[in-house]
Amino acid sequence: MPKGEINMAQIAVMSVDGSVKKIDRDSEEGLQALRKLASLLLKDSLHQEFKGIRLGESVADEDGFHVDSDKDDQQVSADELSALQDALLAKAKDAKVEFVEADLDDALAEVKDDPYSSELIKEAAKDGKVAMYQVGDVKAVADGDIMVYGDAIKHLKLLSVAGAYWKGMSSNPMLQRVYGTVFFSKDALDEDMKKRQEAREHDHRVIGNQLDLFFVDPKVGAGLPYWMPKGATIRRTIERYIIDREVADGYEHVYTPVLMNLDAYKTSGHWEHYRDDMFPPMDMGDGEMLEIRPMNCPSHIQIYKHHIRSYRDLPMRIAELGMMHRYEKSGALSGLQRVREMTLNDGHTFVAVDQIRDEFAKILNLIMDVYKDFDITDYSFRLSLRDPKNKEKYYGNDEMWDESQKLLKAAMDDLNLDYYEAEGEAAFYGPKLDIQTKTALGNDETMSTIQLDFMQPDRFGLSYVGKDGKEHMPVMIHRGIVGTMERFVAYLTEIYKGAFPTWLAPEQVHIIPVSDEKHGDYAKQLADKMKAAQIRVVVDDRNEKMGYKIREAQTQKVPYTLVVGDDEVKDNAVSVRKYGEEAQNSMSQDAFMNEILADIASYSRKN
RNA sequence: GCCGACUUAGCUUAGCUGGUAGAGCAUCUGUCUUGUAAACAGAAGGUCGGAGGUUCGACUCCUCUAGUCGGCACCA
Repeated sequence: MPKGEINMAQIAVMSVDGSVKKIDRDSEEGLQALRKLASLLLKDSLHQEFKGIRLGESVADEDGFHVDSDKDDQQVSADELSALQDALLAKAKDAKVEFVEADLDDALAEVKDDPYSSELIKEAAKDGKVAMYQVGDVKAVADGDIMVYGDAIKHLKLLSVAGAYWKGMSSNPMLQRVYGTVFFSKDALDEDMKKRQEAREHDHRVIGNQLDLFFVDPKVGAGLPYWMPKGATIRRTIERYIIDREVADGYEHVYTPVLMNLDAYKTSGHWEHYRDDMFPPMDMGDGEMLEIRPMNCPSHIQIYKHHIRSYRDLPMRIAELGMMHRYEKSGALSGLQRVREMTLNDGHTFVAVDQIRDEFAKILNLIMDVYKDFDITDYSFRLSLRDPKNKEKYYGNDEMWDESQKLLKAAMDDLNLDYYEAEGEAAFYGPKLDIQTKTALGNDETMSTIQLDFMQPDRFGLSYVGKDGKEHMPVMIHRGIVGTMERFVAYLTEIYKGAFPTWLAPEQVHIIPVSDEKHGDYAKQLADKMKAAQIRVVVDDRNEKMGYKIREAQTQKVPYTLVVGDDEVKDNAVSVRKYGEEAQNSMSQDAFMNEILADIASYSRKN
């Protein structure tokens, strides 16, 4: 039995005060302590393999662990990972963590050529002392529990190197980050590797290519996606759905120009606070400056302002599938997830202050209903607040922010929903509730959002006539339900792994005549009947073997494949094969029509 | 934007230390006329991301540039 394990089920773990306790190996804490030790062993290995290397943070998190480092001559390269991994595993066998309570001056003297370690030590020091874990030749600030013995580290893999800013600030130098993962058992490691592989198979960029949904061609512009017919069909289906939903919910859908006089964006505050993300204005040569819009709010404000509004008009809900352009940094672009041209399922509700809570709840209800229709279940609520240390990034005064943030929290508490707060994530004009989802590769992204805005109504001088006959200022609630069409389709592609539910599938039915000559007419008549019922159907009458066509229907993830031959023609029937199933089911045409129409009508719901 | 890796036919890709490119799928043309995951044969398709440079000679080495990917930063 390895000495690191008290018994098979427990490990010794040291805490930041140097005390040692036994905890369950198969607990979250156990895994965390394992990763923490792995990160320090990696530090020690880097220190050994690369003379004069400076060491940044070593972090254990839910994905594994990573260590930042910096070296003058050459960077740690991906080719060196396996050597580094061997060194680490060799060290692990006899590794034992020692607790050191060092004098600050002594600790600093030891790392005098390493500004990163020095800074970490200084930050952690208390009363001239600093608590550290020593692993091999490396001492690191004690932060979090750590497994004491290294002999349990056998199933470890260094995964990749990447750049990362020191302290996460882009104004700081960039260090090299080595990522790794480690588990107590080979099975767990294998499973983790499989999960990472599986995640890549869900990637919308891979599937988008396989299913011919969209493309981005650098020759015609990075971040400017082209929607192929199949992708366009998915998008159009969602657009029709969401417009109908919103109209039913009291929204008035509009169309507004993608170009607008730059002055409007000066008034809105975008020019001041959002310019870096905007395309440069077009100088028309006669004094007019046009801007391609990065957001739709100023456009909808024009709709509001076009008439005198009364309290009777409120809440006034303006919505649009608004195309916008943002100059995203080249390194941020990614398939349909981050693009430079996007169409937002945008909406702006103009309300009186006392209507905020009800409207907020109404919007959130709409979002939750829509999520059910799309079977979106994995999300979290993020209350995005102003960064109190960085107020110049935002428009407005403390009072407005305090009030709107308080209102938003109260609205969330009313609804009794779990949420977490994130400072610095607010829009420049106000706080927001973001609904966060994860991409296939595990990156966090905002899907839906509800934002409070006291600023733009003020800056644009919006008003309505109250019961008292006097002018009042409305509040704007910005909201996106399915977010941008680009990101939403990317997300759905990933969660469905390209196997779109029937209502969204670009091709819902493939009809395969056994012999085109003998059964082609029957197939085409059947297809016409389905088309008349708005079903998206393709008769595969190419000169190919049946098996070939079946295979293609499966690889293209078509929900229903119908084979029609002598038997079917005789009985006015179809042989039905569903995507992902091998079983075939023979039924009458009418029975099939009923089945597929019911399927389509149920959206993606799993009832 | 930053760090690193990568970029060969529509797609997926082979091409060791320099001697001007091969394959599978898709496409087209024939033959075959098909009962639940790939019929057979032939043809066509590449200025090896772009621009410079080194060299007798560059897909291969160097520089610059664009894009993609993994991260970071930023964000719907």
